[in-house]
Amino acid sequence: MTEPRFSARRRDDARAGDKRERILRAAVKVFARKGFYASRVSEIAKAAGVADGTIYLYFKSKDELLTSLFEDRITRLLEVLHREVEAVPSGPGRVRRVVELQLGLLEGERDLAEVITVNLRQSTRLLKQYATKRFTEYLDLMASVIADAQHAGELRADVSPRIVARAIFGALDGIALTWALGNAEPGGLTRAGTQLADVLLQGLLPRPTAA
Amino acid sequence: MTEPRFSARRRDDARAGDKRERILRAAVKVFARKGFYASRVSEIAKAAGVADGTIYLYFKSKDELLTSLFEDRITRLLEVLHREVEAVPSGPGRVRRVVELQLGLLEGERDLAEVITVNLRQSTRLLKQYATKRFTEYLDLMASVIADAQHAGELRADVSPRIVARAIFGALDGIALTWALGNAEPGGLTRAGTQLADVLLQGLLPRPTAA
DNA sequence: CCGCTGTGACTGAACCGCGATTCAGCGCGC
DNA sequence: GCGCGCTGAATCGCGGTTCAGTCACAGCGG
Repeated sequence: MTEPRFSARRRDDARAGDKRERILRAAVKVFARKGFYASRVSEIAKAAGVADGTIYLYFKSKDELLTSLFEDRITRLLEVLHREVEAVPSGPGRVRRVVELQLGLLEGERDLAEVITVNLRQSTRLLKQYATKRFTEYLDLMASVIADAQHAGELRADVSPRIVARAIFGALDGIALTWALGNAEPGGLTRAGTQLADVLLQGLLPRPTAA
Repeated sequence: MTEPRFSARRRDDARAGDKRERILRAAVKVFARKGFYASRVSEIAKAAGVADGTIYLYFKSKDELLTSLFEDRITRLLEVLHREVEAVPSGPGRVRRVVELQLGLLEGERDLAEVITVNLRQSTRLLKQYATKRFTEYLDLMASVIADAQHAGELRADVSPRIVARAIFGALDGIALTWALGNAEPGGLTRAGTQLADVLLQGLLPRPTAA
């Protein structure tokens, strides 16, 4: 951990946002390793290079630290997804794009992948109250991509977009989970994403005659 | 162990196995509602109709209670899956069977569905140490079903059985999760299972010419 | 220039509530 | 009367949270 502890400038460098971000980064790392409940605030503080008390200058509680973490990171993910989806013309290509993009992003941030796939479910409260909003937003995005393509006759229309969206979310989550918990071999996620997209797209093709 | 379930199981009649099972059932219910960490041992005791201390006569700790719960229930699930899979001739039908069976079983036990999908990830320790074994067993089953069918030329062979197995596990998990957290409409899981199987099987068909 | 002081970010050891676990009994069946 | 299964209030350690200080610096007056 780069610790610019030396000499002056310290005060200027360590802007509020900087320290907040440092705490968030440390939290991702620690939560990923031990899970939310098994993580001690003092460990996060140590990992961030701040005192225990400092965390409470930026977050109201340990709970709120986790909440903020999700808010921050998932919002970021959703922004990217929205933007990228719109850059691809409507159709099956969008499904592929979402699948590959999402796994590609997580591939670069193993810890985050683990926090999202594992810790998102740590607190039932979090999952039921907070996450629902973001989660729904995510499913809506996915479902509308599918519904659009169905409308255009590019994907089979005899399956519920919402069910497919859930399945895709789950499949991505499951793949990310096993990857993060396993040896996390480089390129593994990307490769898996391509294969998953292959299967899904073939599976979603319009059927010649839907008997 | 399966013991006399009927008869007037009053306090006097409460055999050891019975009480253990009662505690497990209560634990499923409470864990499902509040999550492992937010659940108090005293709540489980109350729900089971026993004293707090009694739980420690059957389980070494709260942790071990959760572990035993998984051991017990997932072993049961795996047994059913193994048996059922063998009852279906090798091929795509097996994949459908596993998918539909699994969701069908969870449909009847919403609480258990929630515990498995959510609480399985509560404790990173549990997930990393204990679950790995059962989880691998599960993935192996699924992967071998797929690999067999690929061998027989009944499913496309250009995708990794293991990746597909993970994706299927994830898809099932995601569907069960959203179902359990949502309104859990009756028949919803079964319907979702059928559709998922449809898409998967079409997606896994051998491709005319794997260019 | 230099020292003095006010300011506020940061520190970290102590506090305190909580809840898993324990264990000294209790009572029922034999 | 004895023992076994059970009870549930008391214990005790843990760890999130607090808050009395510390420290670096800026501004200011001399």
